[in-house]
Amino acid sequence: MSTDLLVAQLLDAAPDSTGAPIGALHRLLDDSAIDESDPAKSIAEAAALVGLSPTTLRYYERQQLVRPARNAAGHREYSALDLRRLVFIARMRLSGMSMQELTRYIALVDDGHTTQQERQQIMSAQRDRILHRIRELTLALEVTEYKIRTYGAPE
Amino acid sequence: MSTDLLVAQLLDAAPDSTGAPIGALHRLLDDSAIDESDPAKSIAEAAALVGLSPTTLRYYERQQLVRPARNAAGHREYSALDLRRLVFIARMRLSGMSMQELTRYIALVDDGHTTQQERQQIMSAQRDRILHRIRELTLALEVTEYKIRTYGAPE
DNA sequence: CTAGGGGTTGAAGCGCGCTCGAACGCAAGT
DNA sequence: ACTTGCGTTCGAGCGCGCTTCAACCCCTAG
Repeated sequence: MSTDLLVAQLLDAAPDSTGAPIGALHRLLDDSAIDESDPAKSIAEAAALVGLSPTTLRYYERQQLVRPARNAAGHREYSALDLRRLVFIARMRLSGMSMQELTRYIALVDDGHTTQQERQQIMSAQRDRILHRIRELTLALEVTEYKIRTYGAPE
Repeated sequence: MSTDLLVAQLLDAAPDSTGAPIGALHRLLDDSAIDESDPAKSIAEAAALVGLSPTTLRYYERQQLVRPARNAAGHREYSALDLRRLVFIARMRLSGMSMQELTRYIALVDDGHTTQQERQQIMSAQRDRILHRIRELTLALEVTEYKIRTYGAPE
């Protein structure tokens, strides 16, 4: 599996400083890499773009996360909108949001205007989880670097 | 599951600034919470101390991560050394190290002195993974906060 | 006309990291 | 004597997030 691709793209583009302006990041994938006027993409193309496998994209569709149109042959056609959503999904998965919560969120989005409050709650909870996770990792990082420094120390 | 306990302890004790001196942290769990002269702990006590379930501790033993002694009744007795190792294991798991890699590492530790080089490599790889993961999360955090800010925006 | 390379489906399988269930042992309290 | 509570073992089961399989379809190029 490699959601790695997507992140690689993002990380490469990011000016690497932690508190960098983020507007550019949004442009990067939401607006520039995905051109609204592009013809719809095949599942293989879409998968490559977001760094997932075609199989995973089909799986996400079964889970109701995306609903690409079909062409005459019954093949999926991912519109710019679909792709945008896929990018979002990939990011959220990557940040540790569960499929369950993500499907809930997407269902709310599809449900429309009256659901903003719950959506915002979901995202706030997600932000808190990310922050918590970052703190965990920062701590673990220190332990790991300590081990590296003390090299042959027991344990 | 709650490895949470352990981390909660650590996070509570940490002066919360990201680049804080870490020596204190080591003291906290490696030296103060685990007193060398304490009598050995039961599995329930040990589990509570590191924030894992007794079941998980048995599982870790099956995986050769720890080998507590047994008392006359065949019950496990976790020594200060065992507990120290459990704390380390919990931290490494929490930081995303796989069981496979962790068992490998522990096997090397148990093997002794001639394995320092590989151990150090494992830890370096782990450090890199943590750094990568933190960058991923930082990015996802920005996206999430963007969503929260723009609130009712689609997707 | 046929071979190849894309696509489709539904159902089953998998790897990870636990977690649970069943059957049992031991020691203390009432 | 017996219940309670903590421990033991082995093996099976589970939830998550994909991934694989088998059978089939469609289009194009040679």
